[in-house]
Amino acid sequence: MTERSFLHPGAEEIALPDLLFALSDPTRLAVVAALADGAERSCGELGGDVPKSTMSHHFKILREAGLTRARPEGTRCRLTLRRAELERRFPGMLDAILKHAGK
Amino acid sequence: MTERSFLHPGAEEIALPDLLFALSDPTRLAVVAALADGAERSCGELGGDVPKSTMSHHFKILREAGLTRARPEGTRCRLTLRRAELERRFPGMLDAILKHAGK
DNA sequence: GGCTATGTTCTATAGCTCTCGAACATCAGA
DNA sequence: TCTGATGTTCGAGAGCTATAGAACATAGCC
Repeated sequence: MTERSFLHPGAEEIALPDLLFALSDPTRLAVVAALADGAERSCGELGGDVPKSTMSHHFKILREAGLTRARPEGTRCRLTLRRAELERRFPGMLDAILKHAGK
Repeated sequence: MTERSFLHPGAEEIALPDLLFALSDPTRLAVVAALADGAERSCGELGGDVPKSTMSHHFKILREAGLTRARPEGTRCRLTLRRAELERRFPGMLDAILKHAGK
């Protein structure tokens, strides 16, 4: 991690179009679906066989859209879904979408 | 209308990433929100001050994503939201999103 | 200090998206 | 049939996005 902490938008700054755009990519939607159980995961666990630089790009988009929160831990980067905040700002929406992830 | 009828995906072909992408543009999201009451509207009513060719492009994306149904009527083109079909394929999702349109 | 693991950033490239003027197609009405 | 209204399609330009290799940064461990 070159920077100690990542940029995350505040809950009130999260914009619906940005959220939907971030979720409109199958790779990113899969990442969010994998985080849906609330557990914290490292980037490596979420990448599959996609190159790291490509995944890093997707992680950045998810983070800046306000979907995920990134926390550096050693040389790793741990990700969580910002479930509670998203639920407060867009009640019911994330669940309604994730229920259909995979379609 | 140069072609008598437009291409619409069947309900089963509608893909979630395509839906989310179509909704991730503020102009298109506004169109969908305007159609949310179930009423049929012509393209002209939905355009605002955006050039017609630009709107036509957005209408095409909405249509091909499976969100709207286009019906030629005279020289006009009438649009409706494919609410029932979308509700059957992605229960609760569209409402959950439209509830927050504008944010 | 050297080595390895984990990610990020940089750079490049190909392809896509948005926008919009111009030309075209279709229909209704006078 | 001519005209106006309504949209679509075509073409071009600017900007963005996805992908991925290469270089770099950081932390843990020997």
